[in-house]
Amino acid sequence: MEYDFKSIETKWQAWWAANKTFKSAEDNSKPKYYVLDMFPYPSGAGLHVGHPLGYIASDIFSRYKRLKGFNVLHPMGYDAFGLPAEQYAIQTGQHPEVTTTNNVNRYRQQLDRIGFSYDWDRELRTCDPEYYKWTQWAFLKMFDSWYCNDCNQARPISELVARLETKGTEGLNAACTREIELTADQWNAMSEKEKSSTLMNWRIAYQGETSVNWCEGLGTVLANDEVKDGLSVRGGFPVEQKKMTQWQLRVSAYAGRLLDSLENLQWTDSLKEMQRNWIGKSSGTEVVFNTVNGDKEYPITIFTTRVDTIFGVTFMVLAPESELVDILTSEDQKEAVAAYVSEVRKKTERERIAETKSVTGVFSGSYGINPLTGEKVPIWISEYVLAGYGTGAIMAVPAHDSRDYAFAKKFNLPIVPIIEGCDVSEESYDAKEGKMCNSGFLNGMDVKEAIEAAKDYAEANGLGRRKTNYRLRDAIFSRQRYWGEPFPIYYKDGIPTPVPMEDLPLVLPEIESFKPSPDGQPPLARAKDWTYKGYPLETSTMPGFAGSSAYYLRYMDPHNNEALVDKKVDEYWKNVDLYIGGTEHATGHLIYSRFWNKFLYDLGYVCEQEPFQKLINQGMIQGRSNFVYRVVGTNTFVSLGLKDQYETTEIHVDVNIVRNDKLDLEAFKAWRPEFNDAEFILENGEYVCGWAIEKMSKSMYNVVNPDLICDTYGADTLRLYEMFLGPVEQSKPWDTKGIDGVNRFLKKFWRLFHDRDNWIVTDEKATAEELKALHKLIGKEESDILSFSYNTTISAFMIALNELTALDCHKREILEPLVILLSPFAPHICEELWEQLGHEAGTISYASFPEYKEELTVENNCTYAVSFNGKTRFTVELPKAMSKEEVEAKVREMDQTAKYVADKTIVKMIVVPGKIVNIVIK
RNA sequence: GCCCGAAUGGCGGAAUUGGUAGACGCGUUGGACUCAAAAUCCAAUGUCCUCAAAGACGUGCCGGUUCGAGCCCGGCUUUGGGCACCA
Repeated sequence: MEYDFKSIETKWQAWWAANKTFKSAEDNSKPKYYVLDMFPYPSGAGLHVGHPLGYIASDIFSRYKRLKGFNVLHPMGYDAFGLPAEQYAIQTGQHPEVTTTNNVNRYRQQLDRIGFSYDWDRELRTCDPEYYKWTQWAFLKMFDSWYCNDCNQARPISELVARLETKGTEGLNAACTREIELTADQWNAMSEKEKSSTLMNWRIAYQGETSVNWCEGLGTVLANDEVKDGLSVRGGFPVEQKKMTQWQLRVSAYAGRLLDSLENLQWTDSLKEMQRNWIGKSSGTEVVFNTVNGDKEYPITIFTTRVDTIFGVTFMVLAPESELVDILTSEDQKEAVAAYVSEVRKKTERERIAETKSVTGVFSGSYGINPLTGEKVPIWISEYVLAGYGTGAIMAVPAHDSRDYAFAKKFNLPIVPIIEGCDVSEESYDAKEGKMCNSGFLNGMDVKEAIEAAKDYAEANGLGRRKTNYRLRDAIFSRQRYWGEPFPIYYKDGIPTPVPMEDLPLVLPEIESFKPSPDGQPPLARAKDWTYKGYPLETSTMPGFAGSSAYYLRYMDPHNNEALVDKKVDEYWKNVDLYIGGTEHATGHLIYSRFWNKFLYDLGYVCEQEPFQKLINQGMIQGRSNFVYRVVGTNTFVSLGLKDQYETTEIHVDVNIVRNDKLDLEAFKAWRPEFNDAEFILENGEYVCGWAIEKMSKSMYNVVNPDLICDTYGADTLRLYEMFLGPVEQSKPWDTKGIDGVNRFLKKFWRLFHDRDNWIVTDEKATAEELKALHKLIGKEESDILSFSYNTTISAFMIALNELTALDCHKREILEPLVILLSPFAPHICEELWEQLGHEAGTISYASFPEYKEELTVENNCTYAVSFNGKTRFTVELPKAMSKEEVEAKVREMDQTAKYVADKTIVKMIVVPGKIVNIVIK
């Protein structure tokens, strides 16, 4: 009987679905394990062979954990809100929901063919009102919370209000947009509207004016992680800075905790490092400089990490967007400053980046007073200082900061070195090394010492205070788009008011066109009757990351109508044990999710501080493109080896009509009409194509569809091959030609059980040799599975198979364990063989393997094997039978003569004292 | 510019973490079976020199530590990724 993967795979996929084999429920008798894939955005192009890489790895792990007796939660769903469906809707008028449903169905079909062990009863889509009800719920919770820096957690806004009513802001230590001082009387005297807008200063989900990334091409604002190099990540449209009032999430309140708790996560160091950089903690000092504009004085605060260089300050700089600009611009500089500020404002983000090297700025006309020296220094305005970081104002020390240096050179400002012996004639000396000079009481100190001393001095003398700043900004949460979650907010007399929880979900309304309205309002402004109780509803929608921030919680309890997740259920599943997905979410989803989870934790809705314990980043599968070479001006194509003899143009050719780099000539002619009459110059009767590793994409004609692989080789082969390509975490090119190897492996595996026509498994007792082959494999799988070295595990299977084939072993005692071991990797064939072995379907488990211990026969024949680190390295003939101690002594003794022994005897006798780990007597 | 990571045959990749480099697979070559092909099986396959045996050289480059380095240290080169005026 031949290995008929088609009928086997169809049979078992149907069986799993019918029997709900992978349905999971809370079960206190078993340990839980939660394996999660980053859910996909269902794009119109469908899956290519690169997408399932991570899914296969996580599926293997899930199935392995099940074998080991864990209660595994392994769900899948779709991140279904998003731009492409909306863009498509704008072009074609087709409702994004229709597009999305079609794409989801296509994805599901493709996924089902690969034999994943998902619990599909838990499937969710972020665009489903039953799902986004809980996204809206979480938003309202954030709206209804503030962040207390003293207790380091989110608290109900009602507490803050009560406090303001009695004490005002006295003693309040809260995360805020700007420091405000209010007495209780002032607060109580405010109108409802004033109170509402004042509270925005503290709410975790708040509305506020801020400089945003505005993308004209998409007609919406974007978060920082959605912009790269001044262009939108989706679509690649230019992005500019614009001041707008937007909903925001006070992620920055959590910066410290997000940074600190990275420590305990089992994530790769590089990913943690990326998050650390994105959070960007820096400890410095805020120093107050008094300023003089004509005869007016105004104290301003600057932030610096190098107070020690304060004696080297020769000027100060304000960000053009800073509020201080208006205050500090002198009469005679007004015009110049206004011109500069408006010029800066006109630039797009991309232009600003492109012009990083050019230095611009304008003098404000006022001066600052150095609080330590009393010296008067000019205050400039320049775009190299950012309004959004620190206080938007800096003290400039050109001698020891390269940016200040460039500025000083350009505008001819003085440069005063304050570290002994440094040369600042060509560039600044930024290193924190050397001895201080020209610096009053700091003179003679080492720089590192001086930093601390200067901080202490500033604090002791009331000139400033220590301050930790983070680069992490609040997340802009509004999008001027249709296909997203509506905000459950209406405007009652202009006051943003939450739609009550019991009226959630607030369902996205139907509209006729998905474009922004003619007056520039978001598409929702077109909706008829987009009101709540007669009041207008918010017209922007939530961003992509809203729906993906807590989906892992919803999977635990996807049909619960009363809560995002039931408390008991949450306590059972806790958090995700293993999360697999791409590294591209490092500074987006993976930050937002951690923030979201911590917020819910603060409010007591979830029991774990962190959402994802262990994280694996699967590498990208690159495409392997093929080329043909057309002789210029003809329709003749020349084979790779001969192309240098002609002038040719390189043309991408569909990899699906190329096998082993040999072109299928007939298929090529049929591929496109213009090649119908193509002629070929062959080498050795074949047309050899060129190749290159490129991104897998339609335009390169190098996309390989997993469906095709499933048709030709089967899902088990696809699964094995994807894993065999290399380590899961590494990027590697897809080349279909290697797939025959693993396909052959499965065929051979089948042949251990089946002859041409017969079932050939016997009940004979296994030999020691056979047991050894099996146990090598068991050991390998055990040690590899946690490190995701599935490629080497599969190699071990191939080795075991070769050994067993050579031994002509068809014994149940060996083969049954083999089926169990292989089942996570190639589940279909294993289920089939398991049933043929006489077991009930769906009962594969890691129960019992025949025992095997390598027997050591201690012989008195004086041959010893010396091993390092547990492995036998060589054998050595010694004069007589010895005790272990005597052998050790002898080996040590030989060590001293090792160099001479090496060449003469049968051993490479190189042993270092202390390096002998153990000696095995054979 | 700054911060991570990588570099091993014709190709994808192994190497017990300092101990026989190139496992396993692909490809290639030769052979068996076949009228033939496919499939399958067997053998060879890092490079050089050789009829062969033997030998020499080999983990991006230069140097170092060590009895011993793909692995550790110093200095480069190339390449992938992240950040980019964050004071």
